[in-house]
Amino acid sequence: MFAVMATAFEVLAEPVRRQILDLLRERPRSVGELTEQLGLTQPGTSKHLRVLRDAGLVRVRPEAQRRWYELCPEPLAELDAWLAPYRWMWSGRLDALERHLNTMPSGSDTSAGPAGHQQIDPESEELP
Amino acid sequence: MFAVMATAFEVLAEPVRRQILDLLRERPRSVGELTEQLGLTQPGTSKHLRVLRDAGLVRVRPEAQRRWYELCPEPLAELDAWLAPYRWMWSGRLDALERHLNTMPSGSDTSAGPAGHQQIDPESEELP
DNA sequence: CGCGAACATACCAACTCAGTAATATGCCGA
DNA sequence: TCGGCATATTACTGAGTTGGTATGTTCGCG
Repeated sequence: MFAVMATAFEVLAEPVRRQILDLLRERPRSVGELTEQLGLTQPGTSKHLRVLRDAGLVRVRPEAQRRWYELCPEPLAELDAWLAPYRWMWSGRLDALERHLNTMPSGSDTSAGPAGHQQIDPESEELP
Repeated sequence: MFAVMATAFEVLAEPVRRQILDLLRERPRSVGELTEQLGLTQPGTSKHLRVLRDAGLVRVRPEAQRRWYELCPEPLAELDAWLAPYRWMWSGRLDALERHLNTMPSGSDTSAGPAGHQQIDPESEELP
């Protein structure tokens, strides 16, 4: 019947839902507003919002027929907590200040977007 | 033919894959070792490792018949970058907010960034 | 009171994905 | 050279998800 409450990881695997959170980070929005921004149908938007609501990532505030959805970022702490033990690994060589800058918008590595392709061994497989 | 490289979000939506990374965080492991730890079949483990490899999250080092998988945490920076603008919201500690404010008052790095401003449409206002 | 706006839900088709079994490949030792 | 070990790949199946259309439901307004 009702799906078990999904983790923030599963919920955020969907790009559209991340986009919704990004939009709500700016300010609360109505369903119609989000629908237009996302380029989906209204029911599609409602369904994504339903998932986000079930995961506790957004909260709804009704006002007449309009529903204002606002961000509820606490479950994101789950993401952050899982990520914490890894964070030193890719920023470990930097001192604290640079490490912090690394987590913020800074133009040092904007070339390929956020974490594109690293120095993965190009041919880690044996060739015939 | 080749699936488009999945984002770290999509790859980590699977609990088993997060577990694999957690195991590899300790030390590199062989497929058989991971299979035993995860309680999966060997092909199942190999398929998850394949996904992780395609996403650049693990690297493989062959040694005879054995393949040693090791962590490759750089793509996790994508997660961290997306998370960054949200982090101050849930951490009730003012510590995070304080550091956040302390690192960007000069506005030197407000121009752009990997995760600073996503595709939020700035002129999204159309409410009559 | 009835109509329309705003939103939710139900239902449906297409797709993706995890798991398993069967099979293929490469490497070592006897 | 042959057999066995470690791993990869493929084919298949069943379950879950996404996005769309159609259909309610609630509320404000003329």
